[in-house]
Amino acid sequence: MTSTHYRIGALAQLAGVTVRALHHYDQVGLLVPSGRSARNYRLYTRDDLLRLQQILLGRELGMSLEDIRAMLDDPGFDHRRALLEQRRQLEARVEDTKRMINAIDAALGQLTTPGDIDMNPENLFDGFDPKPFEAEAKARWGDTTEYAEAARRTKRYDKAAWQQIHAEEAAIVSGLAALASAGTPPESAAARELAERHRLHIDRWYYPCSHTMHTRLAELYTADARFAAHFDKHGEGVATYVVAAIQHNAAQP
Amino acid sequence: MTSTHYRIGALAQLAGVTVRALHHYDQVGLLVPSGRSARNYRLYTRDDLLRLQQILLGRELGMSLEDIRAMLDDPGFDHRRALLEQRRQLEARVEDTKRMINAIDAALGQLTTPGDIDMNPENLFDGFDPKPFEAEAKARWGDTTEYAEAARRTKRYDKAAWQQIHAEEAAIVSGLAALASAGTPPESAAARELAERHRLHIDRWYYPCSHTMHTRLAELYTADARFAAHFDKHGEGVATYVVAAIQHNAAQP
DNA sequence: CCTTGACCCTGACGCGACGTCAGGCGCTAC
DNA sequence: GTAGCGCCTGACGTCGCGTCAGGGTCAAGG
Repeated sequence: MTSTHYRIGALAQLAGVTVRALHHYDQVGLLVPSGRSARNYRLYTRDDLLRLQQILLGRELGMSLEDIRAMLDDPGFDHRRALLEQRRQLEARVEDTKRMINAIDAALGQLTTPGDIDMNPENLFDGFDPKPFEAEAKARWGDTTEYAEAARRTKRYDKAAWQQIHAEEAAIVSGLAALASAGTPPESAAARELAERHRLHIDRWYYPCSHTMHTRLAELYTADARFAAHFDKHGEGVATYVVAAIQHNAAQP
Repeated sequence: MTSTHYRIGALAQLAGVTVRALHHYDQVGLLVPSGRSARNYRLYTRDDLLRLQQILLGRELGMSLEDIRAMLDDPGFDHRRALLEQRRQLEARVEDTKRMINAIDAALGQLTTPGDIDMNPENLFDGFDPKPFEAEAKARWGDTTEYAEAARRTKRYDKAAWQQIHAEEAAIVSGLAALASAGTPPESAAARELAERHRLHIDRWYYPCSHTMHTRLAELYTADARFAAHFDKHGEGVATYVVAAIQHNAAQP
């Protein structure tokens, strides 16, 4: 039970961050390693790894390091309020994005009929401007609700859909398992293709999943025995194979 | 007489950027105003407006100012095509953001479990005056807007529905509590079955909840003392038992 | 035995895209 | 006459690191 400590290089490689970033997190008190070796090397425990993963997820979601630190260190932290705040920001982002699309349409109109007298230059920047209290506030609220409802409907799957989702995932993983048992290397095109399908699967059914996010997920797999068990149902060593394939796929766009 | 020239403050307000940002764009040669007034004020034309819109769009889509400059100054630059491409990307972003909202709602829905009466005004006992609760809720949620969002999210269920939901959840948890006090290990088939019922409960009443999502929620439970309190109402150590059962259930279908 | 290289340490400066003063100018309003 | 607005030009601060520089320990190789 001695080797539960990671040195900084190992942790960096494991988590896909640079050593410098870990230095930085130490420096600002965001991730202070649990111990130091006789040679004054930083020693990270498994708990440190978990905290690092939370930090990286926070970063992935666009939080500042200070916010992440506040979140992780505050014992009375209210998850609901934090989540609700994030949700509010995301809804605002949807609205802003839609208005930006309208702004693009305005610009396109301007391009086709350059001398358009009725052209209101404000239209060009709608959505960029974080406009505060507008008379349209209520209209926007109604709009928001409508879209949220629409999103809900499309997102609530029935049992049949879930069956299909699970079957789809199983098909991808068993494909990878077949490659593994055939001795095909995880960096092969075939394995990477399946890893990509896995990513798109998550992206479609769960949440937007970039390559970066996908490797984060793969890191979680390696850190958590439960995932290993899940994948190894398809054969021994399939979990590590899947993770490797994901990483190679992410590295090679 | 239409003033074809904008001074820097007017343009900044129009576009929702700071004067300093426009200074910066001028300084790096990204957006050099077409003219200067007698007082040496920067004067921006309509063409400058369109270029600024392109800059803001590029920045919104994650490009560096240098990349934007290269794009706009490329002699083969097709404004119309660029706009259409940006439009496509923004539409994709709307979809991504909506899915993120759904993911957050899934977590929120789970966090909104019974015991939090003040979160669900509809759930108050008959004859209970909701006003003092409203005050408390607003105090807890801070902003009225946030409160409205929370209310809207849970609004689709009436009192009877909430009663049933809460009763269902209580039954599952008390079943797990019974197993815990009987010394049945959380990896037992019985515990896993109840964990699975818990997952389906969330899936039915809140949001689609995969095994993966379920374990994420379990991780949230461990991080929030409030949940420990909620589950431990059914007995000491029930919270950790529930989390363990969920994890074992997720690992073993 | 000495060198090389892998890995680690602590500063310290660099960068991108601005934010935030500071100090100054020309004009208008009271 | 002076207060204030809008503008100007520097110039330094911020965040999340990247990128050296200078130095230490240790194992392997010549």
